[in-house]
Amino acid sequence: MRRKEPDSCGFAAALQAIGGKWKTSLLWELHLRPYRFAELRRLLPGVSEKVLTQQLRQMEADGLISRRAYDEVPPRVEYSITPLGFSLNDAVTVMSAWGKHHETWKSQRKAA
Amino acid sequence: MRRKEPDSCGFAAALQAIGGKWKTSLLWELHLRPYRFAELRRLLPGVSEKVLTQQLRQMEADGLISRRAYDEVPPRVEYSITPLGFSLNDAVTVMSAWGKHHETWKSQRKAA
DNA sequence: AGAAGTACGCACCTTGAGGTAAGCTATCGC
DNA sequence: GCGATAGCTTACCTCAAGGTGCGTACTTCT
Repeated sequence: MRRKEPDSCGFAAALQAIGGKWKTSLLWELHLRPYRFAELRRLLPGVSEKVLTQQLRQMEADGLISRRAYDEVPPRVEYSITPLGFSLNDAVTVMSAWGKHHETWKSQRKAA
Repeated sequence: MRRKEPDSCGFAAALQAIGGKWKTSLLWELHLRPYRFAELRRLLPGVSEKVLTQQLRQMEADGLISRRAYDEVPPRVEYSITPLGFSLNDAVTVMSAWGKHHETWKSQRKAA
């Protein structure tokens, strides 16, 4: 989606934070427990390393998740959810419920 | 956003329905009262006629709004919200509230 | 006669998110 | 020495959403 103008409405801001292709999945996984970079990569089959880094960085900038790098060799990085991320997850859940509702509605219409 | 895979989660389905650039605004306006095509065009400065038609059609196909064409000259078409569209508007409002919350959070962080 | 309004359809172009492939630093196993 | 692993970065390419502009059938206003 392409939203630059603040759009008066806060929905645009929310989409800005969650609008990436993998962000909802990341939020969901991290809401269960912290994960390392390579673990997340394995959890989301099909994501490229570039985009994964990108979206994790954006979510960190938005305060949804936090990143801890351990100065070791080989490198180790852990991502975990923040309280703000947790609250977004709740909002997403509401939308998700509507999505399910909508899907059943669609299949019912199809049957008719 | 580009989501083709159903993604197991219903959030993708919801985004599919509301993901267009103008759909949230359309939903909001139509939740107040029905409008004609040209009225909507005036309400959303910057939207092109092509895209407006496109998004209205998609929302109609998703059952969010209904279209009534009067066989008059000059042509007259009225768009109004459906109960399903109304329920989506509620879900959007939740996300929107989070968006506002997030914006205040961001400005607070900036101040620090 | 000419302009403007109504509700579109069609052809073309731009733009940015996401995908692909390679490289990089350093260590461990064979 | 060769490859694998970890967590990235960089350069390039693709593709669909959205924007631009024109055409249309008919009428009413000036």
